[in-house]
Amino acid sequence: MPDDTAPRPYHHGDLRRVVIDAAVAEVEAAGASALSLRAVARRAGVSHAAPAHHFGDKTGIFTAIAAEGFRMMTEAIAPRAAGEHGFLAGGIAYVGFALEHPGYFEVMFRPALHHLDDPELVEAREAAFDLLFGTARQARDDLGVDGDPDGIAIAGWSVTHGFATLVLASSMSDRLGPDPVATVSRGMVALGEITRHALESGFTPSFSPDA
Amino acid sequence: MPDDTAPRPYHHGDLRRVVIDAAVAEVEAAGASALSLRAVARRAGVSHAAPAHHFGDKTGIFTAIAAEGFRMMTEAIAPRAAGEHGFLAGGIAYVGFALEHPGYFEVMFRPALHHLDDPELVEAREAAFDLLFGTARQARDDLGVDGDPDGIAIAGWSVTHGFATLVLASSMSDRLGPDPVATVSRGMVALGEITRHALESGFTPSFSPDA
DNA sequence: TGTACATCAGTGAACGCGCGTTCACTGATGTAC
DNA sequence: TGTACATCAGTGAACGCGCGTTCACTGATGTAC
Repeated sequence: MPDDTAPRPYHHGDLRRVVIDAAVAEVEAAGASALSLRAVARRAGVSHAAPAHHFGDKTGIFTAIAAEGFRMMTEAIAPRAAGEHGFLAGGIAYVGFALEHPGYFEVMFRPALHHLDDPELVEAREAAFDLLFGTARQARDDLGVDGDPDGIAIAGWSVTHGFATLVLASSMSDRLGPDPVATVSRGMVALGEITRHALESGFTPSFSPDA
Repeated sequence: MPDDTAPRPYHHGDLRRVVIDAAVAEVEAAGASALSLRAVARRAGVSHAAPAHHFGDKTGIFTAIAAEGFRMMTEAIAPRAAGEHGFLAGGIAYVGFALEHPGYFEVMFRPALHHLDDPELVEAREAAFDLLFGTARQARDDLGVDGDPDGIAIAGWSVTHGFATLVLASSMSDRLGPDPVATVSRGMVALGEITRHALESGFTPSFSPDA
């Protein structure tokens, strides 16, 4: 047990950490848009003005969470993306991160909440994106598969992001079998064949039906 | 021009329609969680108590929006999903609907905002899901492709939902080429091959690295 | 080692604001006769 | 067709509440000498 009996010092010493943790917990409990600085302060056990004092404003807290989230995600994915079937393994790790850290995940992908020019956030985001696009290129080169590597990256990102988002929104909870990751992986193979067949038959993918 | 000069009747006559439209516009402007009944009333040009009077509470409005959204989406997708390459065409129509109606789309996939047992919503949701899973089964049968049709449906749903979500969050705006739908479609083919190769090499898709 | 002082992280009382909800009301509509 | 009345959709004033922000403050820390 930590030293609860020690008198709390006037200077917190770790306010930043405690506020971020409390904010992430609040986001997981009530969603990012419902976050109030006072609720964060209450959960963190500090005065209601402390979070804004330290981070400037709510956007500052979200920006710090997003930057930390992108760093955490890159760290979680990188070792698995380096292995033999790195693109697939990395994609699964992406879903795993999202399900383990839904609060970070939600904040990371709502840029309306961020200071977009924050250098820490920009750097963390770009490192994550470089990992994604680099791994896609690697996978394409390893297999000698045809196609724009960015298209592969975006398709892979879309499927993992969509799956994680839908699971977190419990939108597909009653349709998931006992081993969803394996089921979706096999579904991806079939989906690739269905798409290939359509493209080879002359189907033109487009939003307007007549194109 | 509509008859702005006509005296507004005490009984609105179309309050439901006007409140839903205003609420969707508010969601598109500020996000679902930031929605206030007073802002909706202001935009709709009715008294601030009218929305709650008609719909019971905020959840009632979101539930009505979600039900209407699922009906609209099914109507938009069904005719295109019935054609020859229906699963792919339906997926593209799904993305098109999301980008055209971001307010409906956001509300539809946040079940925390809904009255989950609302019969209209349940029916509209299930009709949309039946269309998705039915079209996936059809595509599999047409092509004689292997695999659990539900896995194909979930993979297809994930990729379209993820793509739409990421585009709406402008997370991939600087990575999209001139024809993103075609690029992603070709990426899907390559992604299927990459996944097939991994599975055939004995790679086991799983969250835990050692499994 | 000891004293004085500047700095600044964090506090807490006070503020004005927009919110959801309540409730007595208004007045249009529809039905009974 | 005309009158009386019940219904109920929508109004608007009033309420209490939690919010973000401000601001004078407290007191721990670090540096100068």
